[in-house]
Amino acid sequence: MIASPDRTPLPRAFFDRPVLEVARDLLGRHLVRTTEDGPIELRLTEVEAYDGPNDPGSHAYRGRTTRNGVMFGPPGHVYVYFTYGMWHCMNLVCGPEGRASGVLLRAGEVVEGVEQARKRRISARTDKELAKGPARLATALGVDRALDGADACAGPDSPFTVLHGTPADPDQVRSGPRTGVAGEGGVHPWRFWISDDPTVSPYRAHVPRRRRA
DNA sequence: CAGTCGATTCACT
DNA sequence: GTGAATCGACTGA
Repeated sequence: MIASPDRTPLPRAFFDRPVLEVARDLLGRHLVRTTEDGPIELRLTEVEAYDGPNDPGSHAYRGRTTRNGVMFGPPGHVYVYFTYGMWHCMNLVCGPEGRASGVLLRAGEVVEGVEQARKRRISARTDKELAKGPARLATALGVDRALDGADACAGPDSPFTVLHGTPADPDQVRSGPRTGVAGEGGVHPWRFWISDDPTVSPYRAHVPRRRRA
């Protein structure tokens, strides 16, 4: 018998811990995206940790910029970036404040609001693909730069809330190199996922792009 | 101020 | 498996 997920919101203290600890702990939690058309809820199945200025793979590696400013702020807020000219991805900022660490949300299972997610993810063949990959996840949730800095620990008025959910069994948590991260930053096994979960995205090594004519 | 490239996805072969 | 799409941020001059 499977216990139903705990719908208690996670407090800011949850995020005010070292990023590797938070990343593992986020697996199996539920992210709720509240919109005017109703909520979309995701069970998180895959994440990656980025450890601020000490981490060559992190956007914060070279210090604070206009894009990554939110990462340097308090934990529990959402950092959204735009990439490849067409996609958005989202992170949850971790502690301690000022360290600029964060967890990239890479994949999840849509457990509520499938209809709404489908409208934004036309190309998804199955429901498992709705949030299978970081840009797909953000698209399914209707996330863009307008939501950069949103507080995920601000109560029901916030566009985001993270619920206690059903934390993944530690024996089922796997780790490996981060997807698509170039150079030295790629070596850390800071990608975490739930073993055998069908919503986890495939691993791809970083591929430098060839020059255009 | 021009050049380079990305924490990716999709269509096609 | 390969290549195109597409643009803002960052880099270095």
